[in-house]
Amino acid sequence: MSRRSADERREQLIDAAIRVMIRDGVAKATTRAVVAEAGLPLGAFHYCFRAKEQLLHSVIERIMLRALDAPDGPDGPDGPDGPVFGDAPVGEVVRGTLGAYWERVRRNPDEHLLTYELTQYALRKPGLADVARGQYRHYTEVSLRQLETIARRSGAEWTLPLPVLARYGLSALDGLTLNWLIDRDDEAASAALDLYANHLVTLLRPVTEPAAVV
Amino acid sequence: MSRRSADERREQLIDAAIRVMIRDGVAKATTRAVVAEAGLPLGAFHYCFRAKEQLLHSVIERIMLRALDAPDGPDGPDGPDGPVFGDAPVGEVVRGTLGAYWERVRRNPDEHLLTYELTQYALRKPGLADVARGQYRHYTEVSLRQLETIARRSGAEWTLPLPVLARYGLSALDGLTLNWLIDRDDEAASAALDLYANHLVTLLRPVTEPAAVV
DNA sequence: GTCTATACACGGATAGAC
DNA sequence: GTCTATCCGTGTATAGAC
Repeated sequence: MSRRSADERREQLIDAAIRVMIRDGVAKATTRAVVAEAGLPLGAFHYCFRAKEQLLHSVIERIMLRALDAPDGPDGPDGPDGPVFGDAPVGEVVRGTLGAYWERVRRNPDEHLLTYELTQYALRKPGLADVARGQYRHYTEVSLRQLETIARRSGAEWTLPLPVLARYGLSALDGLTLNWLIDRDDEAASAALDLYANHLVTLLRPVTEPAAVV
Repeated sequence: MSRRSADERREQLIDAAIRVMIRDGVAKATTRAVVAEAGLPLGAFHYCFRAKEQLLHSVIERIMLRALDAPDGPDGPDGPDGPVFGDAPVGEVVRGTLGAYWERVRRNPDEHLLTYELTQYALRKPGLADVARGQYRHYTEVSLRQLETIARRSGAEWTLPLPVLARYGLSALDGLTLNWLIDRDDEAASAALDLYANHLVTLLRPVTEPAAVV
């Protein structure tokens, strides 16, 4: 337990920090609490990270990557043939995508709550404010890709500029998520999510192929 | 500066706490920082509040009342005659209402940021979690009243159950606000807000009066 | 009733022992 | 290189002086 250390330890501490933060909140994630969770001595902290702020930076990056790992399709991979173009019902595709997101939220509420906490923590620390901005730029990007995928799978196209739709969609889901994290009202959340899904369907137009291969 | 005290001091401390929180964030609003801001001795704190948690409780209540004070109409009162029924253009009414909200956000970004911070702070403290829930129940209520007002002023009615629309609307604005607070991108926010406004217009149907008074 | 002085616990960071 | 012991600052709460 001696040689294999420098970067290994860092990972260990980041994971421990995330566990503590999910369990007790960002405020409770002190250096002492983190090293205790990792089963390391307090001293280990300061030759892995210059300061606590650096740990937070790493934690935020890690959380962002996790969001990326998440399946970006409706119900997982759709087979070796890839997505079916054209004849998947539009409503199904939209609802499937949103449903998959929502399922992740419902299964890991604390992790999502942590995301919001981290964003605000970052906004308050001058050195980390840019990280928060980068976080949301990234999420907007992911949102945009999701919308592209929806269009592709349903054989349709968006009738609005994608960047606008991506920001709106991110915000809508963000708001719905936050609201649910607070009151945990499944029915209300579900109804509101459906409302959003129906709105999205409204904004899709079947792609008019000049001529089918007849 | 001696006699007039008990409740008076409390108000003084709550105001000071809010100022500190807006300026430096909730985490920096320590008992010492708050009494310093209020120009009071440290001892003053603990015979006004049993503990810091009580102060936070009061602060949250105060902030909620402020939100209530805000004008709930598009451009202030619309005269002694009250709202005009029927012939106000629907799009105008919707955009006016949303625009008024957005103007408040743009003018007091820090105050709105504080709202989110307080919610999360409350969610983490067992004794305050219910307060956070009450906060959102209240905001949902306000959202619902706004929607009613929009319908009334534009002489139309909503084609969806109001509670669902109220939750969705609250979440959408919440998300858009949070996103803007992070990146301060006015153009992107404005475009996304318009998207939401157009969606709302879609959900309004002119009220079919059996017969006009001809 | 109002405020001062202080006790106590905790968090971040470092100097130096092994 | 790894960890222990400790310093200093800060936050909460209280005992008791005015």
